[in-house]
Amino acid sequence: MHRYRSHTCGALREGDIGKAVRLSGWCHRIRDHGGVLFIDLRDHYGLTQVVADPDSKAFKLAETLRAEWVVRVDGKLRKRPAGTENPELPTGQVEVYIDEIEVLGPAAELPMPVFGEQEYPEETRLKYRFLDLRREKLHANIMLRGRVIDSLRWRMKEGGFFEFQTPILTASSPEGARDYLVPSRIHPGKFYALPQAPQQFKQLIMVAGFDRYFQIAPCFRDEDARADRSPGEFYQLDLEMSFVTQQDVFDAVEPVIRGVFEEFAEGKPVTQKFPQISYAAAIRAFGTDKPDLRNPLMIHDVTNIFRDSGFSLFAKGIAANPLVRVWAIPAPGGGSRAFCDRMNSWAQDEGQPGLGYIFFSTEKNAVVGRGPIANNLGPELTAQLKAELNGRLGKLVRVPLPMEEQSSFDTLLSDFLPLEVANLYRDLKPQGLVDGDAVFFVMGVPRQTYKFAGVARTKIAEDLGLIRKERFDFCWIVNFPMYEWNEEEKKIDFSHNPFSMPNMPINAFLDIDPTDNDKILSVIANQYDIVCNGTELSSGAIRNHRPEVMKKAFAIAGYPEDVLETKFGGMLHALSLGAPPHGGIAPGIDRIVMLLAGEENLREVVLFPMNQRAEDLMMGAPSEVTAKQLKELSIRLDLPKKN
RNA sequence: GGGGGCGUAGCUCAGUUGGUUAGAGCGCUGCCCUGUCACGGCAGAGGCCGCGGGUUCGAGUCCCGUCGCUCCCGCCA
Repeated sequence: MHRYRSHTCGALREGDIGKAVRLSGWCHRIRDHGGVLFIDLRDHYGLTQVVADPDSKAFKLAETLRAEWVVRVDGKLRKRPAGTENPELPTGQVEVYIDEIEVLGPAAELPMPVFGEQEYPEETRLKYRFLDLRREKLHANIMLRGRVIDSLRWRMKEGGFFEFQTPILTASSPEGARDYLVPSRIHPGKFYALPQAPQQFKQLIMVAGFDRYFQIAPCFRDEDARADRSPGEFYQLDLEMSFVTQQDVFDAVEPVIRGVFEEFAEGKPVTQKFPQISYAAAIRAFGTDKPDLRNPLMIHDVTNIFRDSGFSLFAKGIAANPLVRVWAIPAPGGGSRAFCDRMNSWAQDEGQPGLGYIFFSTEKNAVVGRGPIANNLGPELTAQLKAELNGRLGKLVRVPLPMEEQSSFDTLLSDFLPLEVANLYRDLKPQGLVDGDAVFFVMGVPRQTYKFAGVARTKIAEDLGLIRKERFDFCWIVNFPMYEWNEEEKKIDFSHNPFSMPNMPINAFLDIDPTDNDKILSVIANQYDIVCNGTELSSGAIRNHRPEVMKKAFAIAGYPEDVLETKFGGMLHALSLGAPPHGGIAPGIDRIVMLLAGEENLREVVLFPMNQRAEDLMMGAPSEVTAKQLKELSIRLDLPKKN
């Protein structure tokens, strides 16, 4: 018989009854009845009940076992007595009658028990991560992660992609997040950087003619954490393709993402064809560029109703500034004073002056608006508002003007919300707003107020239970602006990725007057995101593969050519020696697993995560190093003074 | 860098308008218990109430500071 086990703790069934078996595992739960003692023995594969009574020569030793001790148990498998089977365990029909026990690994008192669902402080969980990982949910999450990555790999290979490795020690890049730096011993005073993403490498792989690249790529960024953003390091399904348009990238990636979600979604519906929503339309209809399409509410522009109306707060605001808009968020089922007041005080907690509302009730067989705004607006305009909202439900949402002072944004007016998305609200309220419904208002310059409108849309839908849970709703966000106005520094910045190709003829882009901010801010980039349930899953672009376009793009953002040469010289050189048009995307693996596992926090799907301050409490990283190590690196510390 | 929330037993938490000896459940220790599977019963140990200062006759409770954790903003091409 094997030194440690003949079976795993998840293997034994009724067909094995009568066998002499040997199991090894952790004492998950011990129930000592004095005369009979049960141990749930646990390993990676499952739980098996082992039992001893005073007739067993191992009984005395069994009574001394404690939770999480690792033991080997020999015994005979028998059927449980009638009525004592446990239908919740796959092994619940049988039990091992113990002949012999060997303690393989005793355990001291535990800082946190493995058994049970109780919550523990992050600090304890991270410090004793190996204990936390024994627990069922986290253990399952990590296994899910492995299966998701396997699935992504074979799907990519099926799609003709080949997996490459790129360097971990590379050069610091000037744009983007802060780099993690690694000092060079051989070159005193110089540093490597850990890659924020293998961006340049994957482009160089395309220039090298490999055509289709992918990698489960570690990425390192020295930025502060969020619940959905790991500190320090995270993984992307990084991919790149040559000779492709944006649509080709979509056609390659969408089946992979849809496929992996369908495989692991446990029956929850997954969007079959990801709708493509323009950045501008998303901002206008949802108040965010990562809309949760499970939320059927849409924001409607009702500025015309309030212009010169009796509700002077809005009327004056509109008159004072032509950029001011009134955005309406319908709230089906929110038509009570209690709910409206609660939303209003929520808005004040968010730092807003408040959240105006009208709620509807039936009076003499007619649905009428109530509340201070309705009173000031008067019955006719209130009725018109209601009719417009109802009437619009079936219409396409017309576009937003994300930066309305830029008149050139009129060029975006050709953007509309896809019909299947625009219909979400109509499907929810085919009859429009009725008794018991409400509508909320956000007034202001959209550039400043759209985020709050988006948060309010989410809050209203959540509180009214309108979010359709238990599904994965995807969309593409397309047509991102290439540049944005940096109000603090009064300059033009890249709004996303400096490596994106502007979505216009090359010569037209090269001819742009670098002082023509209107024109510059209207440039659309060949850039796109995948959004699922309100989470940005990935970002990608058709790359800028022409050096002259790259130089122009950086010049517009205020980078002189010599800076470009220093920082991206290798890249520019490569692009000037025969570069194919190419593009790609990089879905975030941690976030994919987080969504599939139904978790709210990335730490629940990462084996050994760092805490929010980018510390590994188990390994003690980061740590001080010896004077000798520093001297070898020609580094002298100049620490900030405390107090 | 900024803001909110939380710091009471190993863990999860309660602790009233400031008022005697700070409680419960889980866990731990001991005893009892022959069919449990969140086993049950009895007993016990375990507290710088995060830390420092202040107000007060009296502070877990109020005030100030500080540290830690957490969530958010900034940041994340």
